[in-house]
This record gives sequence, C-alpha cells and structure tokens, in this order.
Amino acid sequence: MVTDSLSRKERERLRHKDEIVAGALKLFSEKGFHNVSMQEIAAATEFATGTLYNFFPSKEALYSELMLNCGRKILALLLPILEGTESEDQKLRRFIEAHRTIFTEHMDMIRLYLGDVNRLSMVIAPPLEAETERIRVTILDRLTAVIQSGVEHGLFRACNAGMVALALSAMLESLAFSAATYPQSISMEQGLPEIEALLFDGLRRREGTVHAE
Amino acid sequence: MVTDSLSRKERERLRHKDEIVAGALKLFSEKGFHNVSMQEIAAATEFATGTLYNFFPSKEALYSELMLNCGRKILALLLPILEGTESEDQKLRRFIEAHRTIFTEHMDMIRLYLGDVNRLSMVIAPPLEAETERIRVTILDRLTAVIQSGVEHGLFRACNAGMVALALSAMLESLAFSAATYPQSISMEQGLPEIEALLFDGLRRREGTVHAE
Amino acid sequence: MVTDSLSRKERERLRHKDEIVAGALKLFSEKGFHNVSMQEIAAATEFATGTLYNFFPSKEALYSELMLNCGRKILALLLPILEGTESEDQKLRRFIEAHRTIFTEHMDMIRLYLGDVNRLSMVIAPPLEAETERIRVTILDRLTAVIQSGVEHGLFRACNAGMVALALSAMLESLAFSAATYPQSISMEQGLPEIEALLFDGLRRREGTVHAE
Amino acid sequence: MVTDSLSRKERERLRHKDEIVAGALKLFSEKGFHNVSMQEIAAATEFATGTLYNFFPSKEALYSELMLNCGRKILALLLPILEGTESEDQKLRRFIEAHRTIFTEHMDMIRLYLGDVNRLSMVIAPPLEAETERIRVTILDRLTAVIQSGVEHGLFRACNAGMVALALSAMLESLAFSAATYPQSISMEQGLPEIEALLFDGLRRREGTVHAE
DNA sequence: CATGAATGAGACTTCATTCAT
DNA sequence: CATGAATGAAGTCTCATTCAT
Repeated sequence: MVTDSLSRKERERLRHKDEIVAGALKLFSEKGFHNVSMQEIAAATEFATGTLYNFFPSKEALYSELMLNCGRKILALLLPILEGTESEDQKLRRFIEAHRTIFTEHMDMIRLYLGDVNRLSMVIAPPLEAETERIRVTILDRLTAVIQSGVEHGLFRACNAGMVALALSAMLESLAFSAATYPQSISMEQGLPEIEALLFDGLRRREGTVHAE
Repeated sequence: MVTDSLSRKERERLRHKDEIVAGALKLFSEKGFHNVSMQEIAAATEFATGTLYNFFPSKEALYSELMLNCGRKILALLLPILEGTESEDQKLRRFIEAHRTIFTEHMDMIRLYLGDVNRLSMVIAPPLEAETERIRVTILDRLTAVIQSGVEHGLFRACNAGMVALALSAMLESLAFSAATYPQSISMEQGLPEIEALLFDGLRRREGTVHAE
Repeated sequence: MVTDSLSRKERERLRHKDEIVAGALKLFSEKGFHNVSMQEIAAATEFATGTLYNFFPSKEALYSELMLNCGRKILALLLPILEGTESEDQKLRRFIEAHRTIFTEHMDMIRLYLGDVNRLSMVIAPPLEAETERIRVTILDRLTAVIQSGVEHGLFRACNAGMVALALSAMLESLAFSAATYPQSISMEQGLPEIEALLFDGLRRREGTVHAE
Repeated sequence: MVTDSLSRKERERLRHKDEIVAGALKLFSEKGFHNVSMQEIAAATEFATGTLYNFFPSKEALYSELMLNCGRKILALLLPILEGTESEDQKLRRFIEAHRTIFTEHMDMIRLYLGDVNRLSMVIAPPLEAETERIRVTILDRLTAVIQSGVEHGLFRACNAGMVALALSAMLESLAFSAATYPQSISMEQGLPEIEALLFDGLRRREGTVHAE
C-alpha cells in the first residue's frame, strides 16, 4: 500500500519529467538551443516556468541531459553491432543498416544530436557535454577498430582506418540529417545503399589499384 | 579631384566594411552567432556600435552577408573545377584536392560555413540565407551532374548520383570541420586520400557487383 | 486517555514547532533574512515546505516570531535585574554582567537580534515587529529609569539619563556583536570591564566637572 | 574645442553616474539592499534598467561602490582629526564633535553605512566590501592608538584601549543611527555631550579607583 | 497535520537597436 | 559617417506560497 502510494508519486514525477524532456527535445531539435526559451518549453509542456527548474537546474542542464539521452540511446543501438563476433564486413553492413531504424524512430533525436554537435560544445559547460562527446568518440573508435581488424584479417585493403571511420560516420550523419531536414527530396532508402557501395567497393582489396596522389 | 575625393571616401568606406566583416568572421566562427554581441564585434574592430549599423541593418544581416561571402568564395573556387572540359574523374579529383587549399587558407570560413549551415537557417529570415542555401545546392547539383555524366560516359558504375554527391560533400565537410576543430589528431593530409580512394573505388565499374537500386 | 492522546499530539506539535524555530534561528542568524529560503529551512529541519506553513502563515511571520522569542528571552533576563530593590549602581553592574551570560548561552539570538534590529523593521509588517521594538524600548526605558533614579538618589552625577542608557546599550550590543563576529580578536572578558569602568566613572559625582547639557 | 566637446560628454556621463548613485543611496538607505530592485532605482533616477548596467556591472557592485564612497568620505573626515599633533584628549573631543557634522550633512550615508555594516558582508562578494571593512578597521585602529598614546602620556588611566575605542565607536554610531531613525525623540545635541562625559570621566586618572568586577 | 510538486510573479541581467551629437 | 550612451524587451532563474494527496 505504502509502496504503491509512494510509487504513484514517483511515477507521476517521472512522467512529468518525461513530458518536459519530450517537449524540450521537440523544440530544441526544431529551433536550436538559443532559439527556444524556457517559457516556451513551459508553455509547450503546459507546466509553469519554475516547474522546469524542479527537474533541471538550468536550461543548459536540460539541454545537456537531452543530448546525453540521445547519445546513450544511439550508443546502445550501435555499439552492440560493432562488438559482436561477426565478420567485419557484416558488422559494417549492419551498422549502416541500423541507421535506417534510428532515423525512422528517432528523427528528433537525430536533428538534435547531429545538428548541434560540434556547435554548442563551445557554449555549454563541459560537465555532461564531456560525456556526450565521449559517446561520439566511443563509436568512432569502435568503428575504427572494426575497420582496422577487417584490414588485418584481409577483408579490406590497407587504409587509414580512422579516416575511413570518420568518412563513414560523416556520410551516415549527413544523410540522416538531410533526410530529416528535406524529407521530400532525400530519403534514407536512396542513400544507404550508395553509402554501403562506396564503403565496400572503396575498401575492397584490389591488386594493382592505383590511387593518384 | 572631386572624383578622387569621393573615391577615397568610397575606398575608406569599403575598407571599414571589410574590417568589420573580418572581425565578425573571426568572432562568429569561434563562438557562434548567438554568443557574439554587436558590442563585442564593435570592440574587436575598434568601431562604435552604431557604426556597424551604418553598414549592416541588423546583426542577422551582418551574419548573412558573412555567410554569403564565404559561400561565394567557396563557390568561386569549386564551380570552375566542376564546369571545365576535363574528364569526370579528373574533375572529382581536383574537386577533392581543392578542399586542401580551402582548408589551409580559409579556416575561419570553414568553421563558420560548416558549423552553422543547416542550423541557423531556421532562425534567420530567408532573404540572404536563401542565397547561401542556393550556393550549397548549386555545388551539390553540379557535383551530381558531373557524377551522372561520368556514369553516362561509362567512367563510373551506375549509381544514384545525387546520393553519391551528398556523400562526397559530407566526407569532405566533415573532414575539414574535424581538422579545424581537432587539428592535432585529424589532418587533411591523412583524410583526403582516403576519401578519394573510397570515392573512386566505390564508383569503379565492376562486373558481378550487386547493389540494390 | 483522550486527554492523554490529545496532549501527546499537542506536545508533538510543540516539539515540531520548536524544531522549526531552532533551525530557522540558526539559519537566519548566520545568513540573514533574505538569504535564507523556506526550502532551506525545510531541508534543515527535515520537514516539508508546506509543513512550515502549518505553523507560520508566512516567512515574515516565522522571522518575526523568532525575533519576538529572542526579545522576550532577553527581556526576561534583563528586566528583573532592573526592577529589583537593589541600589541603582548595583543594578547596573548586574545588568552589564548579565550580558556575559546572554552572550555565552545565546550567540545565535544575539546575532539575529542585534544584526537585523533597525534594519528589517522597515520591511516587515509591524504586527509582531512592533512588539519586538517595544521590548527594546521597554529595556531602554527601564534602564533610563534606573539611571535617573540613581541621579536623584545622589549616586550618579546629573545627566541625560536617556542618552546614557542609549550609550550603555550601544556599548553592550556592539561588544556582543563584535565578539560574536570576530571571536578571535574580541571577547566579552576584555570588553565588559571597560564598559563598566566607562559607565561608573562617567557617572561618578565630581565637583568642578562641567558637562554642557 | 575638441577638449571641450569630449569633456562635455564626459561630464554628462559623470553627472548621470552621480544621479544614479544619489538615487540608489537614497533608496538603499531607506529600504536596505534586498528591498530595492534595479528597476526601482531605474525608475527613481529616470533611467532605463539597462543604463544602470552601463555604469555598474551588477547590483552588488553598485551597492559596494556606494558603501565605499560613504566609507571614504567618513574616513576623510575622521582620520585627519586623529592624526594631527594635538593632545590626545583634544583629538577625542574633536572626533566626537565631528560626528555632529557628519550626521547633519550625510544622513543617508549614515543610514546606509551603519545600517548594513556587519550584515551584508555575508552576502556581497568581498571585492570592494573588503575595502569598506578596512576603512572601519582603520578608524578603529587610529582611535585605539590615540587612546593608548593618551594612556602612555598620563592623560588617561590605564585601560584596554581597543575596547574603549570600540565602545566609543559604538556609542557614536548608535547615537547617529538612532537620531537618523527617530529624529523626533533622539538628537545629536542631547547625546554627544553625554558620550563625551562618559568617555572623559571614564578615562580620567583616579587614584585608588576600584572597579568591582 | 505532513508532504512536496507545482506555481508564477518578480528579480537580475543582456544586448540588438536607436539617435542626438 | 562615426560615436557611444541610452533604451527596454526578453531571457534565465528564484522562491514564497498553495493544494491535492
């Protein structure tokens, strides 16, 4: 009984926090950090301004937690793929493929995560930002390791694995962001196969291949 | 004489405007649009606040003109490469190579152009933004045309040229941005050859290769 | 039984109120009225915010009651001394001496009472404040009466008794406040004898002494 | 000409700053730091809110500068008196007398300086506060030195000079504050002679005087 | 009575913009 | 055109107070 009663309040509080997070995510992803005011978020979530501060100590903390959430979800989706026991090319294929799901189910997250990454770090205090950055680095490192491993196993040609990982990430992120921003002219459906093709043909071992300069 | 006198004033005016533009570019590229105040720009350029408004009707207009300048310079650098009479693969090679120069000589421009592109369009009224966007689209379209043409001439395998163009842009921009942000761990020198390899091997005609679409 | 039960509840209620008063006294005396929030008091006393309002209708009421408590305790200590049947100089000696006890046992009270006296009256509505002020006036009046009486009995020289009372109060309060604030450089031990000396030598009847008045 | 022109702007700016200082002094001395808002000061001085911040970086800085001004003026008035070559008793007499002038001419200053001293130090950042405190200490030290010197020259009885100085300050400040707060019942005219009498009779050398503890 | 989440008025502060000189 | 003080709307955040449980 007591447990139930306590739990109800707890649950309600969590629900409210989720509502705030959801509303803030939507607004931030649409308009960017500086173009959304706390009052706007309060209005959108139908809470009072002060209520937001019962959940988050500052606007930046709210934003940071949002970013961190997004990063963690993405990490939870992508990392297992890169860490399994499959062959390296299979991992990369599934890694690319996973972006379709991410995109379909978390468009706001993508717009937030990809849109402001690299931009607000300068502004927002590093406490949580650091962890968001670490997530990006983690994925990139894992990706690099997979590619490097593929090279060593003779699946891929010799290459600078870090640069290829960066390139792959860039293609995927850019595609996702473009598809989220211009949904009518750009779609994941069209883009993912091309990225896959570029990657795998670009990494294929070839005898006598010459890359000028 | 009179002409000279007027001309001197004109020149002086232009020089002042250039100084403002240069100072603003530096600040905006370092800190982002919302974290730079007109007072800050005025102080950095050693003009009075009001003077800025003799050259630009608003902060957004100043920012937009900056973006437009950057875009135009980049356009002036890249478009000729894509429009010459060389072979398509040669064009792409020189297109990629051109990014080394752009990066070396215009790091501020890159940080400004790549950092806020896609992000502030939502905020700033479209008047000049539209043109900046048009520049991006122009390059992407030209790039697409070159690739498509390469496909038709049998230089490249069949592909969705638009997606490949987007992927190439993404890789180049991401590399430039990363190199500008983390100059100690990422360099254009390492990245450009890999991008080139991915692109050309990825576009190489191969028998038996199966890509969906 | 019923009486017992009610009584227990009553006692509990009083105990709770005392806990709140004690916590608030500590905080207010340390940080001042405006720098302590009701949330802070609630946290310090381990009650909920709303509970405070079951005992006090407002923050100001809580503060006022605190002040009143302090005033009443001080009054209960000082007034009997001034109202006995001893000689006037003996009364004053014991009055001065009493401050040692007050200081030793009620440092928080002193900091609260002396620190904000004269300062917050302007802010807080007069209802209870008036009574606090009346306490000060009561003591000052009694003190004045004792001194005046001493003059009339030939113990002290002719003087403006009210002014002397004010001066004595000022010396004692200032000493207490200084000793509370800078305990390492100022102590009651050093100060009280000097105050006593100033007072009694200053009030001694002397022939040939000329004081305007 | 140029000098004149520049000077006019400078003078105007100084005049504006003085107006703000004057308005703020009045309000702060009447209502205390926390009960005056910047908007209130702006309204009282007929400036816009933001204008205040062109002169003072924060409310606390404004308040601190006010306190510092008051302290410096008081210091400039009192220190010379204590540092001359006159006899010690003459110095003390003139020191006491000087408070009449201070009171008459700077009532707001007194209310501000004496009212919040010891109270806001806890709140306001020490930068300028430290200097205000130093002013108080300087006066007290000088006063102590004069009394001590008087003792050594045989003008005063042996005593704890620091405690006597504190007592004298307390009497004077309390009188000034009371006279400022209750001008109808307490006046400097009545009080100063009594303070003087207490001090000088209290410091008079007496053979065989015994101060009971 | 106890709880503590919610409230929202109000405080401090910033900064794009104007305008008299 | 240059100046820069003045403006005031708008933003972030605090906190006394309420009320449903």
